Amino acid sequence: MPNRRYSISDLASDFDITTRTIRFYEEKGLLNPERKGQTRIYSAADRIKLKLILRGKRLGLSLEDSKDIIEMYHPEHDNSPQLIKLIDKIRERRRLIKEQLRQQLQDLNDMISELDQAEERCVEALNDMQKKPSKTA
Amino acid sequence: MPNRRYSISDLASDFDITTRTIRFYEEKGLLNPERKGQTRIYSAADRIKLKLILRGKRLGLSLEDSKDIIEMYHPEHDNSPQLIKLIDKIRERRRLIKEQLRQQLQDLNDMISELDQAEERCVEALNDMQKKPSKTA
DNA sequence: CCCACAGTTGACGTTAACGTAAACTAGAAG
DNA sequence: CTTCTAGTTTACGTTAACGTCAACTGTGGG
Repeated sequence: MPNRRYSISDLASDFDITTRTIRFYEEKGLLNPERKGQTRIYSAADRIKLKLILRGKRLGLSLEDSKDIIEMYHPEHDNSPQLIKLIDKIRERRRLIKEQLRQQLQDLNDMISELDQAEERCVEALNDMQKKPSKTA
Repeated sequence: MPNRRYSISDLASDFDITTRTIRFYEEKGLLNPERKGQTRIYSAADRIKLKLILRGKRLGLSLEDSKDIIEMYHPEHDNSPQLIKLIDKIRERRRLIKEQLRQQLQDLNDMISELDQAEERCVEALNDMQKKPSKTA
């Protein structure tokens, strides 16, 4: 059932963040939960938005970026010029993400292979020390 | 020739950062260039360290993390307990990086496929509008 | 000598993304 | 009723990673 409701602390514990963080995202315009009185009530859609935000964070996106992306998922623009602009934004965003992916993949592989080499040097140094006893021996 | 020397502005322009940034890294203990008088002189090794720092940044590492990693590349520890600890640190770091790689790959692929879907929805909406003329027409 | 230019230190400013604390309210439990 | 538990708003604090600015030094050119 996709019409489930969540309290703020439900979401907080689900995603292992604090309620302060969730309110902060709202303050920045990334979330707009319903209110029952003054208490926030979150929908399944809100939950997904939060997921998008956190994923964006892992990828190094700013909250502004995530806000942009979230807005791409529910086009309230029912006229074609807006839609065309949105499509362009989506394509541009995808381009950025792909480029970032390429760069990060290379960086990560480089770093791993350099760590491999560093380890190897250490192991060799260790072997050398065991053959030739140290001067303190 | 690996014994080239660089001025601070050489490196700054090479890596497209400011001299302030380079001095800041030194302040944080990530770099220790020679001095001629009070002027900083950078070696090829310093250049590589800087490269490591900037790559770390792209991967979302903190300067502290990068400092750690840099220290893995020149073990001044010539006794085996230190070396063994260092090897452990290297392996742990590699584990972290690999996990990060896995997560980022998944995040990026998810995000790209969702952007694809969002684009598709937009295009469909656009087509619908062209078939049925809008109410303002 | 004067100037421009590259370099230096030191101090304060800035931004993002929250943390922390205070002071309050509303509802359930004993 | 009191107490506890979530929730709320408002406001100030914090950290990382630099930016900006001021005041100074050293060096080569004309």
